[in-house]
Amino acid sequence: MTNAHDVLFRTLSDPTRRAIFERLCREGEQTVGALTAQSGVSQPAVSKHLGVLRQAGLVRDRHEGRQTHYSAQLGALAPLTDWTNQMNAFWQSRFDDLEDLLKRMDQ
Amino acid sequence: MTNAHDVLFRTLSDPTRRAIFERLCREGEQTVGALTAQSGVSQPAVSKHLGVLRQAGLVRDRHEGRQTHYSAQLGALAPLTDWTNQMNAFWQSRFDDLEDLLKRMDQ
DNA sequence: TCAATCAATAGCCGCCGAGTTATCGATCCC
DNA sequence: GGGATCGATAACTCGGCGGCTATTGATTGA
Repeated sequence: MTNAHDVLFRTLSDPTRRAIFERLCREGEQTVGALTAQSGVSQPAVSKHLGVLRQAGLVRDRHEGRQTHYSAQLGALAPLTDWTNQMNAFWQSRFDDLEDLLKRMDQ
Repeated sequence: MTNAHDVLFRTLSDPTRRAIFERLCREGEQTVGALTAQSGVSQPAVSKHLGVLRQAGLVRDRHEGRQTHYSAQLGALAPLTDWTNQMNAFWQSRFDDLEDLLKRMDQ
């Protein structure tokens, strides 16, 4: 049961790959060449990372002649925020419970 | 430059480990034995995962006789929400720029 | 037409991490 | 004290993943 959380966490866990995604968020659409120039790794490595990001739905590609432009798809982060909200909700629900409230007073 | 995001994403990227953390969020404090019973992996594997979670600040341990009780530390998730908020902020900021550009083109 | 550029793919390698079994230290109970 | 239980550690295996170079395919432009 490999859900959306698995894919997102797994995809974003690599620093190089996450840096690429962050850059696309900051600066908008970028070509593979531009991304490679600042990534510190080879062009094939960047292409692989972009493939993983694309399969996770975090980026989309647009072909224009020889170049491929990639851009961030921020909506794909929704499951991530949902997950953290859910964890907080669990926490909150237990916190409302008197027994758990007392149990947590020593923290 | 291994920041808090690296640690969090890396720690939560493993499904087994994330399941342990989720369970601690849902059900509160649990012993290693209880966590092992439902994890599907061996006790040493669970202990290792708990060690990783502890080093990431996501759980704390409390010793009581032979048993060790673990509980979730939800505050440690803050860098994660910060990160997603930041990504959204970048995207929003670029969207505002585009809006300004279009607004100026109208005039 | 042909050289040059861009990005993707193939193929390979090395390492890290998640899993295992075995064991140890500590604690509980009889 | 001695056996049993709990959890951490040791030592090892193995698969996957991130990196590389080399190559291919496609497109550009001289």
